[in-house]
Amino acid sequence: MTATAALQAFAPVPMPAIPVRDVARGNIAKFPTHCSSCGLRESCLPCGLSGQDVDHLNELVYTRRRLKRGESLYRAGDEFSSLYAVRSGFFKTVQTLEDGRDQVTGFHMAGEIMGMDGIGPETHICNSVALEDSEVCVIPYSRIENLGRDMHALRHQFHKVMSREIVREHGVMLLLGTMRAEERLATFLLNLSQRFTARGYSPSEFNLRMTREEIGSYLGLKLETVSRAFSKFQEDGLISVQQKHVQILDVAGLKRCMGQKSDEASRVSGNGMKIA
Amino acid sequence: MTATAALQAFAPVPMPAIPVRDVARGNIAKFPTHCSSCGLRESCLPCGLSGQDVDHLNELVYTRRRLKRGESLYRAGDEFSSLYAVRSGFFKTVQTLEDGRDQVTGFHMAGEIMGMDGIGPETHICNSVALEDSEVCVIPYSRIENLGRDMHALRHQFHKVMSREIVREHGVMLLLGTMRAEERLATFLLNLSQRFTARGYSPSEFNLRMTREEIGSYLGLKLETVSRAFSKFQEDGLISVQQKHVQILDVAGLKRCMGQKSDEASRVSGNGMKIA
DNA sequence: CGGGGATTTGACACATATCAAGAGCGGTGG
DNA sequence: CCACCGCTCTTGATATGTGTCAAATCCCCG
Repeated sequence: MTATAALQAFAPVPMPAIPVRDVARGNIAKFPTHCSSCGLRESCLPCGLSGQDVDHLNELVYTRRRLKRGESLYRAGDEFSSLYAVRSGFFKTVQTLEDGRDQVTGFHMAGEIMGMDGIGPETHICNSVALEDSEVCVIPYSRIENLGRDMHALRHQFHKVMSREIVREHGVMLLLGTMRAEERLATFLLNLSQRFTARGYSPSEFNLRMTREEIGSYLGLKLETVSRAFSKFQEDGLISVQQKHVQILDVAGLKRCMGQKSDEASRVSGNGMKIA
Repeated sequence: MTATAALQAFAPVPMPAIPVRDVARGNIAKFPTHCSSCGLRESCLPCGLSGQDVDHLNELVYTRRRLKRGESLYRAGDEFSSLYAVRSGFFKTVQTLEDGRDQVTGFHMAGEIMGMDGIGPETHICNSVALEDSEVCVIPYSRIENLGRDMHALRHQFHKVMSREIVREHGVMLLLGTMRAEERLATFLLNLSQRFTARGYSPSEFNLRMTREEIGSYLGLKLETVSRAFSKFQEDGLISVQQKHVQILDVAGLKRCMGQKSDEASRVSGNGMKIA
């Protein structure tokens, strides 16, 4: 922790105004909006917070911000001041290596929180880009810190959200470290399906918001490999895919794809059980 | 959040006794120990906390626990109750896939915090294993929650620690997703070197606590590939390696290894700059 | 209707996995 | 003290999955 940061830690922290950057970028919602009346309350940061905290909750989110497709919510190097909850739309976060190589570290949809990687470094370390026209709730980090003092539940909930992000990344590490191309894509599709389901969309039919290249970047594969895997799944009757439109035809088949090495793929018995 | 969890979140949380599990496993230090007098204070969770918080700090860690080499600190599925700070020794955390494949998700040395992945799921999701005789400070999570209410600085510091874990994992994702074998090993060695340095050990000479297989698991490589990369580095005069003993001879050379594709490796100019 | 990015598909290259054998090292017990 | 055993590590030969390069097609969007 830097000396400055240590000072900040003990200074009284006033409720912040809207961060200058956000105002400068325009697109601030005209009317402040509140968690308490938000349809995503149960799947977002305030998840699980009870009625008695509702009034406080409304202090959490001060503004929303709209982004057009392709626009950056924040960039690596930007000063960290707020977290962002996706209200609508779809984002990717991209981390860049000094030599120019980069990788998509996550895709984020409604109710998910972005920007937590900035708390430690006090600077955003990745870029967040809207993959379609989107809207986010701006949650000034100092609000979380302040409200967290009195709201045990919010404090705990916030810890959980960060912890889940760590767990998610463990899963990605496993995927990148141990899975083959088709397994990775199957895992990815099933994960998307599950997240869409949780938001009330169809579990079996959806439009991808990202390109093959972005999928590949996330999965540690080249776009051609992703494309081939899609084709293979279609040949095998597991999915139907046309450009960005995906329909999952055989969930069990996809699950079977996960967790098997290539030479096992052909030896799967008819009842769908893996051969031990 | 489950209903139970929501209840817990609002229930008054008493200062917990020593977790039953830790007592049952024995090896609880006889005398409670305190952060305020700990040599690792500046590199551990309390980093940056000032004098006025010292008294409170001492409530943070209740016990220590000793582990022999090979012993598990916690296992996937164990109920989550505490975080652990490495006081001495060396740990690996391993995550396992349903089909039996597993991966080392991290190596942890003095001052580093383990177990944060358990907060969200309320269950540990990976195994933590001592790679040498080690000692950890047991930090009951409820203490952090309680002390965090009054100690703004601790709350913030804890967020930072979690955030840094997220950032670390982003780095691993990049490594796994975009780097070639030798780059991965170079990155790994330089990272180790840096962490040893920060703890007052030699930056250029150290003993690996883990096997080639464990390194490979962490880096998404097979042990043979790790071994070959070690040999290659030695041939090139970048390191000297004998079994677990490693000496870094050419830091710049290792850094040059990172961030280049194989066909670039031979085209590196004499002054060590990469060819654009 | 045109243009440019996205996607698909093929042929081939190459990095790493796999399989295999042997050497080195450390601990144990006679 | 030495011999043995098991585990780790190294090294070689070969297999294979994915990357690379290239070309054609598709499709969205202006």
